[in-house]
Amino acid sequence: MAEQSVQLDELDARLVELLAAEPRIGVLELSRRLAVARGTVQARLDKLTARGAIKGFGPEVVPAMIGFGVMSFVTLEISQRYGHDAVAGHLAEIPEVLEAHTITGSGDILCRIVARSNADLQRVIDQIVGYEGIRRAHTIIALAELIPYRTVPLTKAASRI
Amino acid sequence: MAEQSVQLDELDARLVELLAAEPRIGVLELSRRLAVARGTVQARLDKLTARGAIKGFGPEVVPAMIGFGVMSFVTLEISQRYGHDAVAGHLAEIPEVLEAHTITGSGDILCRIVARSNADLQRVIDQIVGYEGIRRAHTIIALAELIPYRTVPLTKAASRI
DNA sequence: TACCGATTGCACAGATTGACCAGCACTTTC
DNA sequence: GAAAGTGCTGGTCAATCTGTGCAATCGGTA
Repeated sequence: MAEQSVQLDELDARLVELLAAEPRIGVLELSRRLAVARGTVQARLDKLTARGAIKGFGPEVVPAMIGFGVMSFVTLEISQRYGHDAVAGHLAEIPEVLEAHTITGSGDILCRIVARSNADLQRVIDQIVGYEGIRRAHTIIALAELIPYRTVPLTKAASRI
Repeated sequence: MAEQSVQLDELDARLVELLAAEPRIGVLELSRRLAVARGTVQARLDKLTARGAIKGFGPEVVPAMIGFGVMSFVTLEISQRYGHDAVAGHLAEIPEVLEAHTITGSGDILCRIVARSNADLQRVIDQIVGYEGIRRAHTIIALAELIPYRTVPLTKAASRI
């Protein structure tokens, strides 16, 4: 499924956990907290990023806090003769589309979109459906965030083999 | 909707974009690239994080690369007499549940879960459905990632007012 | 005109980084 | 059993960056 998946050990998991909790602490401080040599922390981080287990350390922008308070999941049904890629290209041009996946089941594509308001959501959906290759959209609005996106528990689970 | 949303300007957007592209470059280098004073970059970053527009700079772990190559979206239907919170508590204990939202429409909760394989996905779903408050689960498997999660385009859009 | 927030340019001490190196313990290979 | 390879440790070094404070400047506003 993945190109090459990495087997994490307990130190990797603690490293990621600590880094997730306090991202700006730096390699030296990490080595102190984990009670290992600085070189070890550097080596581990290099390994994790080189193998792709850690994609990056980008700033996590919260859409709700920059004016996009409405989040929704939209299932798209596409015309088969338009490829997924063409539709993906169309979706990629819309900034409110945060991610998109092809899926099993009754739809073809599931995407996450945000908007400034419910009225604004309509505008975005119109923009999405305006493309020929998309036959119809089915919209689900997210009301409350029960569990914010997280990967730390998963990391711990992965390190326990 | 949000507590207080921040109005970004063009400099904020460029800052976030640059930081997303090269997260490890540091404040000084940022100020050089953006052709502004270092203090300005620091002030902007402080403002963005203080107001909550930037949640953090945590390591972005890629589940697929640590052994969880299967991703899916699961819609849950819950028994009304069990509150959402109780169910959320149950879900929170399962590391494979990466996020969860209450939603409009035919389901009550939408969550994103990952697993090591399709067979493993069954195990996770069984674990989810094992809880009394959950009546049934409807699973959609994500096949391909057309657009990976992104916020930079949104940031740019937000800065153009 | 006077005020205010934002930005600039500058300086300082202290801390961190990247790059090394030798030593040690452990595992695999010959 | 010996040799080679790997990963971790603890240390050094110069170069760089950070956090902080300050005075001056700028643009918009009361």
